[in-house]
Amino acid sequence: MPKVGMEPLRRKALIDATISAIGERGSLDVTMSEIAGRAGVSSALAHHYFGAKDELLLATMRHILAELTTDTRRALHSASLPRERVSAVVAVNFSDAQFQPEIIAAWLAFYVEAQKSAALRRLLKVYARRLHSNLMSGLTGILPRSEADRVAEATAALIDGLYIRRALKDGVPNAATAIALVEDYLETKLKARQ
Amino acid sequence: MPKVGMEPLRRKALIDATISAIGERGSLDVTMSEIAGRAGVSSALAHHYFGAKDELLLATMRHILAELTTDTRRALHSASLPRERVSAVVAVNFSDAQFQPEIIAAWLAFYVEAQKSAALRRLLKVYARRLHSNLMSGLTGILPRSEADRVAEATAALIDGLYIRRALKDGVPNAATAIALVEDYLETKLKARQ
DNA sequence: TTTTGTTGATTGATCCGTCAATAAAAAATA
DNA sequence: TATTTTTTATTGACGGATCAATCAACAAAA
Repeated sequence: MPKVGMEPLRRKALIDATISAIGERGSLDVTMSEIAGRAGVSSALAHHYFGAKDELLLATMRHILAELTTDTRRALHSASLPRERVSAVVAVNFSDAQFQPEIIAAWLAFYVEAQKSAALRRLLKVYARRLHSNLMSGLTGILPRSEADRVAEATAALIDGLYIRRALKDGVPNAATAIALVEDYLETKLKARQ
Repeated sequence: MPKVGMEPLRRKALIDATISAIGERGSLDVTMSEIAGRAGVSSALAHHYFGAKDELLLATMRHILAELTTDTRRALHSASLPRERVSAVVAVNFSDAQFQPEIIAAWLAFYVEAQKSAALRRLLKVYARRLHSNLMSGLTGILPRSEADRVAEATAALIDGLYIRRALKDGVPNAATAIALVEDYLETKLKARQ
């Protein structure tokens, strides 16, 4: 069976399996065997390609972050007006690709794990900073810097909060409602300004 | 050594030890031995009083929720005006007793665990509903019901989001800043109304 | 023959939950 | 009051299960 050039395929399969396993369990408490099984390989192979379990989890988080980054970049690319840029950033976070039960569960679980893992913590800080600066890229065209800063902070917190409440299957029932809540906040905040 | 009437003391000590252990580890991945050790007893005794680990964790969450409930009740008691009631509810969530690293870490960890445990999920839904209705107890005196509903939803999400960002030690540096953000949202939202 | 892919079996560690044993206090009995 | 018995408090030791990580071995491609 061994065909050459399997490595990238296996890595991808294992990362996808990790996401779906985390999504189903709702936490990082998934075994290497469980993940490997979902990917259709033995647990020994998972270790072969990723070393320790930590590194597979880290690679998985990196993958999720990378997807979010490319999606955001694309969305910002086709938004020129400041106000549009803010909405674009918000929309990406609640897009079909991001606002999925699996991905939401993974985010939440990784937030907790970040308490233990310095590497994961660093990764999540990068995300937080990037989200902030993406929001600012629009907001600074509308508000004075200090106020834009606070609105960006609140918007980011709002997005995180909506993710949590979605994970609990309480509160916001769908993406559209979540977006409406954030947009409503932004709208009142910007109108009050002028 | 055995003195009679130890049960309530041991229960309390074990729950406190659980909170501090979770706070330090940053997750529910704490062993019964670790918890028992912190409480100054053997792990066998922890099992004696609480049965399985799940039940100790559940009792701990119940304890945290109960504290929040009494604090909120007290705060609402001395607030008569609708607007004051809203602020009182917000303030409690960021009070010294609640907005502590240990408690915040516990909340976050329990949110994740709720994905697995139906009992925990039920408990957190009770909290979510209660927070919503407490906010509504003030908001309905200011806004029409449907709009009050949405503001309450957004406020709750904002609070949760600020908790997360605090757990990551990123974003909001302290309680005062967090309160200011929420109050700013409420203020603009209520001013826009009129 | 070297590299790449793959796994079954195993090891070692961790940890939950149980149980028998011990000891002191309280209650019951003589 | 003196004793036995029961209840409450407590632990060390252990069984059993789970799992991460390793390794030797095998197979196919280069």
